[in-house]
Amino acid sequence: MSLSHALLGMLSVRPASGYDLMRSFETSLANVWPATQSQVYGELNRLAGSGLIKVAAEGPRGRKEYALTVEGMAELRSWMTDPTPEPARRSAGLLRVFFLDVLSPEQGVEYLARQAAEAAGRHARLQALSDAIDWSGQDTISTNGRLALEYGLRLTAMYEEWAQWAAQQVRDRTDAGSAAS
Amino acid sequence: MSLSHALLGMLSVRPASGYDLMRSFETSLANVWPATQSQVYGELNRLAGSGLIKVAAEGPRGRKEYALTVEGMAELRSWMTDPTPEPARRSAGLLRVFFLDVLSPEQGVEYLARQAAEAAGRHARLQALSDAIDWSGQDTISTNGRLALEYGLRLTAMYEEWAQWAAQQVRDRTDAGSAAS
DNA sequence: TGTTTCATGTAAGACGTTACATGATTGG
DNA sequence: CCAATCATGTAACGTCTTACATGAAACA
Repeated sequence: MSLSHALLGMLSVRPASGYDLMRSFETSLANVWPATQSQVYGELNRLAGSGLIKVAAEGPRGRKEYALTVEGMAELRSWMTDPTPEPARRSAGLLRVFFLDVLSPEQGVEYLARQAAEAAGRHARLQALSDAIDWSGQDTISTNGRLALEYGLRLTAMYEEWAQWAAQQVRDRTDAGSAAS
Repeated sequence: MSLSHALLGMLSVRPASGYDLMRSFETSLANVWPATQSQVYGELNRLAGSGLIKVAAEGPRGRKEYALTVEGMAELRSWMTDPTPEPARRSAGLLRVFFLDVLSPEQGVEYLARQAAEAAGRHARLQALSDAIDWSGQDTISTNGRLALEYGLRLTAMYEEWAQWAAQQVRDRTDAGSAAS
């Protein structure tokens, strides 16, 4: 259950309320571990119940500011140093590739070209994000966030290239087929 | 819900039983859409209930061979041509990068180096799979599977390179820090 | 005073995993 | 006859999404 570790990680930087944490999930963390408001509040209560975090301060409007406990920090460290194997990823985009033959070759090429275009869009969005962030500060989380962002940039660039290559493969296949007939 | 579409896609190639389909999910499809036995049988019953597939033949041991119906084929085509946006991906591996500073620089480098090694291992596994498969046949599903496999090869290669780069970033950062002090 | 933002929660349902459970058929 | 394989199913549990629900404080 990594949502809990995302919360522990965030709280290791500084104490925060559920509302504060939500904003992290909407912005920086959204790209590596999206979470909804329901989930965050529920998980915070569970973590507090198991003693990994505690309410360090209360504010207006029922605001509860949570902080890591010693046990929570230990749990976070152990998750960092003893990673469990990641579950296999699901990709509907790739799944469609398996069944590309239910479409005409033209539609298949169109599908792959669209995948390439969407990847390019995601790449541009990440590039814009990278440009918008002030990297001059020594904020530890943004320094590391930059490493993750670089991953995203490489992934989207790779995906675009692959989709273009795959589209070309389908075109070549079609040409060979029609030439042989 | 793409599990249903994975099943529809498989059945578009040829009729099959739940047991047959399971084997597909254990081998080729495992890399793009893992599914368990429970899920497959449950989903087949649901698809039959909604009329997208039907029992085309029965065999020994209660074997039920399913085939696509016209409605099922239509649903499959519509899923292929009108892709819905993919939900954002979760990555515990990347999430840890955000919190790398709870570890010592040495541990951080070690973590990233291990990520690189694991990616290299996955790459080798896929390469072995690629070598093992007989690509000479004109089987439509394996021809397309090759496109997906190429994606996996590129992804794992990219991930390894990125992790090595990130490890170097952490090293450089540490050096700069100690030089400045 | 009214709107926005801050702030927290509950409930229903979809999807996925793990474990449990059962039995027929084939092949040695 | 025994073991492996074929073949299907149920139940419990955890996670995630969507929608609903409530109210206090800040600000114009």
